Amino acid sequence: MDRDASPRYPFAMKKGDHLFLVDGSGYIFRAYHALPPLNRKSDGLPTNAVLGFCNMVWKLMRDARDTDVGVTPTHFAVIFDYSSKTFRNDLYPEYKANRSAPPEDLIPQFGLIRHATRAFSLPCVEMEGFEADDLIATYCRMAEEAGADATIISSDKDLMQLVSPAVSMYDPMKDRQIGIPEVIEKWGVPPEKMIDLQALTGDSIDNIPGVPGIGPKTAAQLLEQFGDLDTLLSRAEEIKQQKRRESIIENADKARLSRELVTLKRDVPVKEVPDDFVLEPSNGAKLLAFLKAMEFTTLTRRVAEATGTDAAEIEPADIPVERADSAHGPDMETAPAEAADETAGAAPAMDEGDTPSLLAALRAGAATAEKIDVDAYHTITDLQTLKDWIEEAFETGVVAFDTETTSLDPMQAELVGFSLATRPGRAAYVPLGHRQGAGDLLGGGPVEGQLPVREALAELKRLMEAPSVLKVAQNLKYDLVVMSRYGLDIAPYDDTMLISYVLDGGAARGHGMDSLAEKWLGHKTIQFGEVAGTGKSFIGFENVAIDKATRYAGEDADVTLRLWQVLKPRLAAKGLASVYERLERPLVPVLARMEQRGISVDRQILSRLSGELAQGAAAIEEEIYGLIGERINIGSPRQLGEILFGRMGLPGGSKTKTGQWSTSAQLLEDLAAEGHELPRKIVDWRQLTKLKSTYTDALPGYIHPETGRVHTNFALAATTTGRLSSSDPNLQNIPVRTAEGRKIRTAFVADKGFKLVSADYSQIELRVLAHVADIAQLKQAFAEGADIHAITASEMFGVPVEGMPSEVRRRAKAINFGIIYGISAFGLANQLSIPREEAGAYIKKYFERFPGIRDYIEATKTYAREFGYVETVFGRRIHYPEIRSPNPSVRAFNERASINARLQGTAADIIRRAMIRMEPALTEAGLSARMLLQVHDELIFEVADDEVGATIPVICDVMENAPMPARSLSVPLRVDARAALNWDEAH
DNA sequence: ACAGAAGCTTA
DNA sequence: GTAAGCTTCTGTT
Repeated sequence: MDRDASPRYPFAMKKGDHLFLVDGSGYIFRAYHALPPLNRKSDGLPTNAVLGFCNMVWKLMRDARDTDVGVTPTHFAVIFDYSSKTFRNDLYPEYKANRSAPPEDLIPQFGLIRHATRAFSLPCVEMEGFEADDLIATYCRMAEEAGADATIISSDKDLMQLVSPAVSMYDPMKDRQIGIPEVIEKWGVPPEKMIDLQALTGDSIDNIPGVPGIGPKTAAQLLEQFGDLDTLLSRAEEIKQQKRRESIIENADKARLSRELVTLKRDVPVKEVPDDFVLEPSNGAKLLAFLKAMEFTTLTRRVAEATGTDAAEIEPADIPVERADSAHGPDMETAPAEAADETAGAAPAMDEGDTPSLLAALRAGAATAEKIDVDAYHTITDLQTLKDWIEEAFETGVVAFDTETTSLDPMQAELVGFSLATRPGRAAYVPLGHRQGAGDLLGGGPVEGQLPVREALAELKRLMEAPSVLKVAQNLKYDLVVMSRYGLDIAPYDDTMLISYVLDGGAARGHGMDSLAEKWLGHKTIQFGEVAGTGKSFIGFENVAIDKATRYAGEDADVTLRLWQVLKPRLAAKGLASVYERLERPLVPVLARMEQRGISVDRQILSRLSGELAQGAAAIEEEIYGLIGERINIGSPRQLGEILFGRMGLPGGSKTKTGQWSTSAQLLEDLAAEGHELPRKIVDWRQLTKLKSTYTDALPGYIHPETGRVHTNFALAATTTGRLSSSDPNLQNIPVRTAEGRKIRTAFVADKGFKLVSADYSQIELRVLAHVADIAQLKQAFAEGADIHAITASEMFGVPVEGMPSEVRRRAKAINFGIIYGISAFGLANQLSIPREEAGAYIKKYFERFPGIRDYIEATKTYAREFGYVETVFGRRIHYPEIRSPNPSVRAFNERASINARLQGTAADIIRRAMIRMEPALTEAGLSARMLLQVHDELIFEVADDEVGATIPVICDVMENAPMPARSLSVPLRVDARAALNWDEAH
């Protein structure tokens, strides 16, 4: 960087200038430990280090204007560590290796302090691969070369080597200046010999070896005698004391390595130069907005007084503690307060965003401070050791755990072992059901030396149910179902998968442990397949060797605990704690119970249906073969397309994106409408074979051998919008639209003496739309219980609701649904089979009648573009990292999705709230109804015959009032509920 | 044995 | 036009 060639800056640093360099990272730790714990009142966000930092900077800046102090900064910067990995780790892998993770309540403060720095209009400087100390050393050199002075705001002895006539240090906590005399007084050597002194003494905190037996006093004395380290090492034989002499000769290499480690790098290729640090006039409003957001009342008042600002008039800043992880596309999560920063010109260096620095700060602490070593985990095979570990968990108050089983299906899984982690790197596996000799016919016997399951579980139960110990798991619902079958409950708990889901819904591809470990810890986990095999080579976890299982299971617990340390504080920091605590965490046991209960499915009905479908399909098949003259595979779209559009030459053929003939139902329907016989038969055949293969044939295979019921799996963190999903089997897509399909629902039955009750929200997403977009006509229509589609049609086409043609209403209905899906002329045209121009005209007309909806759509798009996410009424965030894509179709897709997400997501939040409230409400009412299924806007219960009458009003009441008391919708919610012997009739 | 495409089911 | 999961076919490993 040749800034000497021609001065690019009007404020080039010159003689008489004074550069202040704050050791930000050092200060964070000192302030944290020096100050009592402090939490933001509104949400418990820990802020003690932030307050200490703000007080310190404020004092420095105020003193800067106070000429009495004599030292007036003209340039000012705050320097941070970028990550724990630096060039020193290449030199010496153990460097700082024994640093433990920062305390949990310090972690969110790393990011906040960077925000604080910017609120003070000060530059934040950091650089990958270098410590803050190296940057400080480099800037001190630059200042000295420019003839300026520098003051380092720190008391770290590692920085004392920089002290010179032009450079001094200042300890803000003790209000003490450190110059050359102070260094000599404290260490007995002048600053330039500090490097040699540290090389001899080492540093246990940073894991710098030094020479054993040499402390600061001895080192100073030796340096006094020999002058410098090299001379000392070359003439070590002259040392009189035998032990000292031997130690120095023996450890000369260690001393030289230590010297390399402690020598600060004064030529870091920095991006910013001191000229960039010219002290700007402070921006009182921006600073106050930050202080108010932190709820620092005293400091806010002081700053307001000093700057002559009325604090009451300033809105607290929206502090995103960090930005979205934006590997793809531009950085999004930039709140207004931050965006203003850019124009304030506070930190020219920060235009690359603070994401990496923040992630790094987090990783630096909790995650990579102690490396993940899968060989370090313990295997517990005796009761006393297990008791010791459990005791340890009681002491720490937090334990991560994971179960290892024989199956992915928690209702079938048998426990094989479990693992615990009490702190990062400290994990143990307790094998219980490992077997050996799987190859022989008997399936092998148990491995010797494992704890008896009963004894181990009795101990574990004590821990799992202890109110004083927080249990942390990844996808806790699985473990909850398994453990429940062994008689264990788990509470209280946290779930790292759900925390990630709340933090990064839409931004991350998945919330599985493997991807979370990679993302947050930079660690590649052992794959399950590597341990237990895949496909044909799958052996089941019970047949995995115990040492291998220990590495795998121990890692699971260790990683889970570390993830929790990294992720949990971020919830409060981003204002998402209540989403997690109210919409996610409490739903886990509710869903676990629903899954465990399962639903009765009548085998006979399915079997009979299957036969009927087979007959029907076979008959159609013959007709098809007759029409085309050969026996092709009708299930092959490729062969079908070849026949239809190739050989038979039917019109209207279109190609899919892979260049194949499209044989979609829509297209075949159109052909059938033109009078072609074959397409109709293909559509009919497909319907029958679909029903048979997906439902009547597959469902009986899911009937549990012991319970005789079907237990679906509800996924809490699978969708972007907050909806649940159901799988194995999916009970959220059981047919309902056709009469044939509905027969399958008759196989879902209540037990003898019970009824199935289905309760579903009427038009919930349209009601949410009416509320959030605040549309008077729609709100009124819902308040009056009117037909919403008819009202829409009436408004649009000027047709009275009375005697309205069904086609008119149908079109209005399609438009209403279109709005929810983020309408496009293309989509509406497809849905209604009308030209795109006509669809466009409808949409135009609709927006003329409901301008509020157009405004709502535009506002949502603008918001999503600005922040990269949208929020539901209950505060759930759904990220759209690609919404600013330069590709118009990608962008349009993200816009539609974000419009839909607010509505679908809010509806999902509402039914989640209802589900969480439901069981206590039923219990309070003395009712025994059991919730079995959720299908997005519908809940299905099994209710004793004699309780049906009393239960339905309770269910409806809970569902209709689910938004309360958190939110009150300006539109009433309506629920329809019915009881019957099977799902078809109840629906 | 696995992955992607096509197609179909639901809200 | 939104959000999911499952089955079959097809081609690749």
